[in-house]
Amino acid sequence: MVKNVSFKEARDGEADCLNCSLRESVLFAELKEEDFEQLHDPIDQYTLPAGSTLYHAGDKGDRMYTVRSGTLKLVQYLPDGSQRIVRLIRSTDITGLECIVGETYQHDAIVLQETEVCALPVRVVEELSKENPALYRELLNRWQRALNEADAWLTELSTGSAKQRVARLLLRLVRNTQESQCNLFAREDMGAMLGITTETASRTIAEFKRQSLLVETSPNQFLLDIPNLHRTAED
Amino acid sequence: MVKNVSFKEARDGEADCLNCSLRESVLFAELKEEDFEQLHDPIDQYTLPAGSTLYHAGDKGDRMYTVRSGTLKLVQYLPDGSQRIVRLIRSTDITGLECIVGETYQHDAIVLQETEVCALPVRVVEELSKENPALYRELLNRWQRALNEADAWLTELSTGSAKQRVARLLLRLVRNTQESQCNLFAREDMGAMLGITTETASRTIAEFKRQSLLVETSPNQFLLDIPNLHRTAED
DNA sequence: CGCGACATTGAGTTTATTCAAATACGGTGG
DNA sequence: CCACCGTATTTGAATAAACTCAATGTCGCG
Repeated sequence: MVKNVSFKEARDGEADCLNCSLRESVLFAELKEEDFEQLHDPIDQYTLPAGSTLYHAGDKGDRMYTVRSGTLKLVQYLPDGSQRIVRLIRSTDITGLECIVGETYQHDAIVLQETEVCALPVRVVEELSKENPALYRELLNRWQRALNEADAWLTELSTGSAKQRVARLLLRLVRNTQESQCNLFAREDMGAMLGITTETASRTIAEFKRQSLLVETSPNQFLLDIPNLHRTAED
Repeated sequence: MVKNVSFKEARDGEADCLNCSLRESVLFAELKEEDFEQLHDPIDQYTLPAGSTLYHAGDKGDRMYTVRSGTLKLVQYLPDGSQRIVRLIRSTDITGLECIVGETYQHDAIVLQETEVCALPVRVVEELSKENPALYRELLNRWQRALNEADAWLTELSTGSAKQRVARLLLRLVRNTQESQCNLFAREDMGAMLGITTETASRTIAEFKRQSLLVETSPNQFLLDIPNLHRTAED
């Protein structure tokens, strides 16, 4: 377990949304220059180290977050203390949307790989979306995207044998990328994503390596044999 | 397998939204009388028999549905043809929200118990929500509710042993009700909800009956021993 | 009554889990 | 630079759980 770093201390500064390098893929994609002038409250930007927590389940937050780079896991806990990872949040994703409907955060959001986020105060998003049907629309889109993702995790990652689940997870990690390269998560996290034990995750990855479905090109960089992984994912 | 009934033929007539008996729990809860006057397109109402299909995954729909009574399952299929039920839709729930963001339906929506729905054309909802922040807000709420439900299915219903999952499903069926009575689904559907086989679902229910965690008071009416089911759900 | 659909049960097999041990890895301090 | 420590991963062996395939039982309906 890595120590928790308070991310308040990690504030990097104010974001320049108008000239944001991710502008076209971000919540504010459709805003015009004059809209940004309404942004009196500055958008803060943070860099969070692996192992730190962006927010906790149950917290009453007033900010949602756009991820500029890195990876977060959204975790829920069962009464017996076991954890389940319900989603991954990656570059250009938004997390913490729920606070716009007044709910507390529904998960622990924990950094897996060093992550840069922009914090968007609910108040700012609400004001802007009042005037901007496009932003409103984009909010709905984001919600639907999260829902599709949740359904896919259930259908693809929590159904079938351990081998199938691991294969599907790996394939999912390289979708929408040219590279068939990716780095893997700790086996414990894999287990928590797939609803299997750490040992089973480890055994499965080890077997994939032996079958060359997976080749470690450099430390924690894996090249995937996508066609054969597809085969493994289906039967 | 029950034959599919085209629900076009089942149209019961026009709904009277203003005087709807479910008014306070429904998407249109916050609308005022004058808003309803803008409703030039009538809201159609249908009754669907068990086994019929409300919509199919991939269809480009222009209507979402409020469920007045009954139960639907939302089903997704894996490439190998196996099915997974990702959510249940019950009284006062809305399904098919995704068509408001222009997506095709993401699931097959299949009736488990005779169901009454009102069909809300996207165009109507869009127009009303333009003028009504409350309706807009309610839409976001509904989306978030679906997302919470999806996460809960992953955390509660797809994690742990078969016994735990079945127990959690049963408990979920009587939440928000006074009665600790419920009727059960076909074992095959239970399996598809929990990510287990039909036989395992059957064996587990049979065992619960023997342990009196479950008593059949009348055909397919079961009385639950909630405290002991809670115990079973946790260890 | 008999058919068909569904539910239950059984036996054998496979798969995943548990618990324990051994190994690799990264980082720290001597 | 190396020894050492803690942590994560891998592997092993025994056990338990779930799956498969087949048979039997049950219920409702024509």
